[in-house]
Amino acid sequence: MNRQFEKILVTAALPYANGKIHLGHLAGAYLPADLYVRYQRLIKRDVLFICGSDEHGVPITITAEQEKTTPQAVVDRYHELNKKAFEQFGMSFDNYSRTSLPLHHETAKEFFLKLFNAGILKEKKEKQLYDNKADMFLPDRYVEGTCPVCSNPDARGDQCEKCGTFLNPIELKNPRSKITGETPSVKETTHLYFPLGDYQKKLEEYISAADKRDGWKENVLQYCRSWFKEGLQDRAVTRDLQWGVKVPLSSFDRKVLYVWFDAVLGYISSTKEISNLKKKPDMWKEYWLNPSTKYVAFIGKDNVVFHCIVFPAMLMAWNEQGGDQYILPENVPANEFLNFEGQKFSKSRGWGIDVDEFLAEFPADDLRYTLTMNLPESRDADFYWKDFQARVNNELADIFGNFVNRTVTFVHKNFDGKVPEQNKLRAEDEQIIFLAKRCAVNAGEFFEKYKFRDATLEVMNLTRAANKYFNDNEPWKTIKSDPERCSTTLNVCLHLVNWLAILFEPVLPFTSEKIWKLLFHTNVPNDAGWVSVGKFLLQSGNPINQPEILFNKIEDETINKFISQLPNQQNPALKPMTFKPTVSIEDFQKLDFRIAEVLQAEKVSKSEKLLKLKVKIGSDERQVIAGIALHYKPEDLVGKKIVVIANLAPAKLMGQESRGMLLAASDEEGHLAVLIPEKIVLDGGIVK
RNA sequence: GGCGGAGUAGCUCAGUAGGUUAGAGCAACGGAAUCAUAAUCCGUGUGUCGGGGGUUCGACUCCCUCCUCCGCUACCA
Repeated sequence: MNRQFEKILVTAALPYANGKIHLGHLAGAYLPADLYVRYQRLIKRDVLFICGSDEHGVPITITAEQEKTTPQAVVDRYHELNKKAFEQFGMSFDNYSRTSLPLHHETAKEFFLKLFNAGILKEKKEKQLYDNKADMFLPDRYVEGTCPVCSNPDARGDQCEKCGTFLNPIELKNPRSKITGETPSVKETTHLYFPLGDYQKKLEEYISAADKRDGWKENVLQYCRSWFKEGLQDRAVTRDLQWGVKVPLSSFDRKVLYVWFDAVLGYISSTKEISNLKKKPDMWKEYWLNPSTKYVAFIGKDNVVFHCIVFPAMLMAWNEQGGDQYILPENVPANEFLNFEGQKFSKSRGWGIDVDEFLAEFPADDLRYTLTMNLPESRDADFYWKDFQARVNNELADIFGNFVNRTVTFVHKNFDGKVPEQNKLRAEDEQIIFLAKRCAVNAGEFFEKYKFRDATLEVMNLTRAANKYFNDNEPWKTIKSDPERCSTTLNVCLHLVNWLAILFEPVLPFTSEKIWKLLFHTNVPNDAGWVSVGKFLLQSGNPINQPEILFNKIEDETINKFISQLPNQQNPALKPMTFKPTVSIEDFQKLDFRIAEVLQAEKVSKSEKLLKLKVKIGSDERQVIAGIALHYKPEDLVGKKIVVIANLAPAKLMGQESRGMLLAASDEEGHLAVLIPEKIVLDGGIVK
């Protein structure tokens, strides 16, 4: 069933260097990966933990343009910020690389060339519109023009909304770029495609076999099934862009590898980098090319298709050519998403909190524990400030912190700060020792199965049992009545502290170190390892340090401050405003805005958002389709005076003709407010 | 509208080869203790397992249907 692997290779999704990481990222991929790796190190497995920044792709170039800087400057900034945030959070990567390094470019090119030379990649020629001013090929939706079928002047590049015809952007008459407004020219471009469909059967077999061996998560299998059900399609490997890994073919200059292709290879180049840094240039092969290495890829659910389907298919394609044989992920334990106070993290709405901001206020272990106990392992979960406070105060501080504190304080008050003698063990002593050993076994099994919440709960329950042991043995009484017994009790308690430091190390590495220093005057808990749980490592008579408070409680005031800072109507999140390109007054005057009275309104059948309105504009009556059904009931609008664009080209929506468009304001969350004149005006009136 | 996911205790969540009285943590209530960051430990749940129907000796678990929520998508303001 569970093969015995010599080595373990762990990767965590490469964060995109176009923004800061937030708590959702941690809960989705990074924390679980770190927990797994730290546990594996404690049981002395040979494990290598790889990550790095994903630094290519269009969004980064757009950020660079907006900030009037270069893509390199953008990725430099976020690479450093995220690397630092990860360190502060206690991520124990063996290497944190970046895909803009030459080493990565070489690796990606090598991979690409192998597939290309083997004839795996399919070449497809296509004509695309090219924006000379922006110096780029335009994606379908970035083009507008006149529909060749119905002459609608505002047809989109992919489809005319008036007549419903599916279009190729080059068929448009009078096309214009949505980016610069310029008239694009037609250029032929050639792209290479990876034939994912050819690998579908092998991929299904691979996933099914790996699932049988290592037990894949149900949600991950679900995502894969739905992809297989739809059938895998060819996927473009190349792209017309400047920023990225240049395609190493003379006929493909000015093109780069599509970011999905190069990003996953970043794991390999990051491993190569650490090999070079360690002066063991072939070390990476002991992991990637070694069939007795277990490869586990930690990701968030948005990445399932890349790690369960695309990346394995790429590796299969490589392996088919003979030579070096790469291993495939043995498991891809993707988590669902962590929401924040009941809503999705959203940068644009200012909803959520970034890791660096959080850690400026609270210790990393507080956050690690709270997130671990609330990981979205099988479905979306939520981060609540109140829950965070409760977990830190009631569990970390009261149960764990207090146990350490009461034990160490007692030893200092009654045993001169030296490890008390262990005398004859009684049944109750053996019992708690047994519980500790069993806890190590149970928690260990949970770690192996990627069930980190259960593993940590197990350890917290042992901590409860430790408190009970202290209570039941009443050392504050036996110190007078039976000092020998008291000595044994405290000896056991100190060892419990020691074992808890080991058991909690994956979750609370910083605290674990503090405890180790307290007991042994060094700070390397890993040396003892998981097997030391249940063993008596403390020498009687050895001095221990004075206790320090391990977990400070979080006051209501502190938490309320953060809660009140959440964006809302009174407290909107400000983000830099960006506007569309300037237009002339003549352009504006082409638009004919009019006051209209709503005579009738009804829902468009089979549509969620559309309302069919009959409106009166002076002597004119017409039908207008408006996408406001989620926010207005038909009866709310009847009789209201609204603003419409009267000379907009007619369009057909869900089979209904719409002549004109009503004006409504919307906010970031998509709430709509129909514009209504502030004073009574006659319908037909001009709006300017 | 289409596809997918979810709906279990006041809160956050576990719970699939269908099987004994449906679980954990927190909160709440009662009690014990006083070494400790007033911290600890023990005890306490009449939960329509979203509603309804079906299969079965037996359904939280399988099938059908309906309701609600979330995501993607379509329609787009």
